[in-house]
Amino acid sequence: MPEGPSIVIFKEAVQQFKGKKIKMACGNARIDIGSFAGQKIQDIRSWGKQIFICLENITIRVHFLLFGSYSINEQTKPDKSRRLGLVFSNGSVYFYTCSVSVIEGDLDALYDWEADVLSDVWNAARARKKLKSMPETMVCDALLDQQVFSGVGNIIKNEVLYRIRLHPETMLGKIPPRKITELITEARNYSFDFLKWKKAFELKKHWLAHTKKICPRCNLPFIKKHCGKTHRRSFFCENCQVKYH
DNA sequence: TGCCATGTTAAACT
DNA sequence: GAGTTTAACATGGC
Repeated sequence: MPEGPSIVIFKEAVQQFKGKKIKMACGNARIDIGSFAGQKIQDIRSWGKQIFICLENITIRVHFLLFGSYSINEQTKPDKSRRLGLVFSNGSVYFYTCSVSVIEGDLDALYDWEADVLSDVWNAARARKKLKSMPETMVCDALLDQQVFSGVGNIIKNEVLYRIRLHPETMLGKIPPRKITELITEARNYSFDFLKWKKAFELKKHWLAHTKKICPRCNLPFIKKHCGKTHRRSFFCENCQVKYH
């Protein structure tokens, strides 16, 4: 569940608790859960792949990593993987196998909200500037850079590169400006498509490259390779996806 | 059964 | 110290 759009779906699902008081808090996350009960939820926000539950004085940050999951308004069994549970008068939310931490201070000062590809304040020009400053970075690594494209994960990476016909191992500095524009545009566009399809439970159906063996455009086999410094799986077509030199 | 993955951090290296 | 590699975390699908 961990890419940005999945977090947006979660955020929307828990807005019902905004303004509500925490009746009971539990879990085995190594934070001071004891102080949560009685506090009112000020806001619930997301930035990329993480969710923020803003209390009166501190903010709880949850990152689902690779295996995290949650349940909303469901009975849950006692569970070693239960990191945090918050119970309200109108329901509950439980977080499993995820990273939970407490943040003090102003969230706006800590994160570049304009870097979130799914945010209303997404700033394409700013992303372009960041990309320009890292010409020696492969585009497959750049897409996964949360400081540039917060919320983009490996699926979105592969699908965006396939859509714009760009080879994952292309160095940013070698990519023509128009192609950079496409890259930035599609990183956001595909994220919204991902969101739409995920909500309809039909995300996988729309994958053109990720985990695929044959290129739907030319029917040649995809290359599967762990690319770049991030060593994440890339699925690409050497025939259709250009590597600029 | 064993391997692998929509992710990140920190320790251990060179 | 910088940059890179490896380990750790821990669940579920194939």
